[in-house]
Amino acid sequence: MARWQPNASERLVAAALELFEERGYEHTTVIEIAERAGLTKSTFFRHFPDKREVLFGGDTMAGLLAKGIAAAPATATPFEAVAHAMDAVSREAFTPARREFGARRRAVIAAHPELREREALKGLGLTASMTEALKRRGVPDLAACVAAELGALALKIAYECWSDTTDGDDFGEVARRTLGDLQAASQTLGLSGRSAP
Amino acid sequence: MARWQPNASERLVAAALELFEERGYEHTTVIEIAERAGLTKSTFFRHFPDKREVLFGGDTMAGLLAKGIAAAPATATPFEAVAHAMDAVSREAFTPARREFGARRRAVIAAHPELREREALKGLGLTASMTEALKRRGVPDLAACVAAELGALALKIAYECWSDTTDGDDFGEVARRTLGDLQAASQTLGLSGRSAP
DNA sequence: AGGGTGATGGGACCAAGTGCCATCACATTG
DNA sequence: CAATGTGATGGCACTTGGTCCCATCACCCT
Repeated sequence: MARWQPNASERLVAAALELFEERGYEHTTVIEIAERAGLTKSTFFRHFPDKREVLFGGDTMAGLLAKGIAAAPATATPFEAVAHAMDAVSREAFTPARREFGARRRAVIAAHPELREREALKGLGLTASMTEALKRRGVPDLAACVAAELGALALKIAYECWSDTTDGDDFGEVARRTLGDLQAASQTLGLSGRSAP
Repeated sequence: MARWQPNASERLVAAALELFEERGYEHTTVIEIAERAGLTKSTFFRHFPDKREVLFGGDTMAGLLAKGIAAAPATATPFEAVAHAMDAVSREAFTPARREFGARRRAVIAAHPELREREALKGLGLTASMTEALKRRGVPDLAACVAAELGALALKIAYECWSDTTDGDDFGEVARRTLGDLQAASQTLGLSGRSAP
């Protein structure tokens, strides 16, 4: 037994998600979240820097992606390195247990501009992290940018697909497939030529 | 002559930019911004929905991009349509007069997470707007996503290049060139093959 | 001259976020 | 067993962003 009720952070996340679903993000007070978790406002801000962050806690994604890219075989192309990172992230962060939570979280975020704003910032962080990791592999700057951008897009799309069902492929498979589809799509947008003769 | 001092919005923007440069974003109060512009807090929030938005006023970009894409020749590929939108936006929004302002604005935004967050959200808006416009041209969903994403990336990079010098190419040229470079880069990241034999 | 209109000023008010100090539960040490 | 230390929590005061409502002012129109 711990000193107080254990898992304060997780209780706060759960309380916040429930209240956001019930009353909406902007009609929910930090004090209300804390009270539902059996805590106080002070404690809330000791666990999260601000109200939005309660839904963006696990900030390990960027690091996992970077490590995954760094750990890819030296012979891997940029896209293959990104795909390698997807697998890493899938094993550590997108466990099957978080699937339903992901769907609820996503719905709440989509409904509130303030939360979408935070999500956008997190997306930039992921992109930057992947870009740096690719550059460290010797990938030229612009190529690293593009690969990271498409990797982040694949993550986003795959997250939607994955969290929308309770069964089916695990996250890694969905993400790899999505990345492949994006790669294929990017071949069809020719700048100077037409798509068909 | 107007009733009161004219150009209230612009005065607020100028005051805010100056104060953010002098004291930093978080050490500047909305009241201070308003006072420097010869106005009050009430009036500030009548012109801008929140403190961040004072640096993101001209919200015409998304519309201009969408119109530019819609106006591209029917035979244009997705990338060409995006390039067409760059030109439109260049003529209407990125006038030479705003070049120095752009550099100062960019420096302030880069220095403060809260502002970068807002910028990230604006970026999502641009991407979404371009994606929709491309879909309306009949471009398949995924292809539209990728083209819009790379278009937004090109805009971002081009904005940095363009605002970093007081002379040189106008925005449209920089953006088109950047888009071409990204297109070329995207061909070098092969998913299944290697870059060289 | 008198009323309409739109932008502004001012103040009350709520919630987010910060800082400081007291408190409590448990562990450690003598 | 008693004293002390430590880390998580509670509570309170305070600043600031942001909202609301109403009074006021400058100008236009009739």
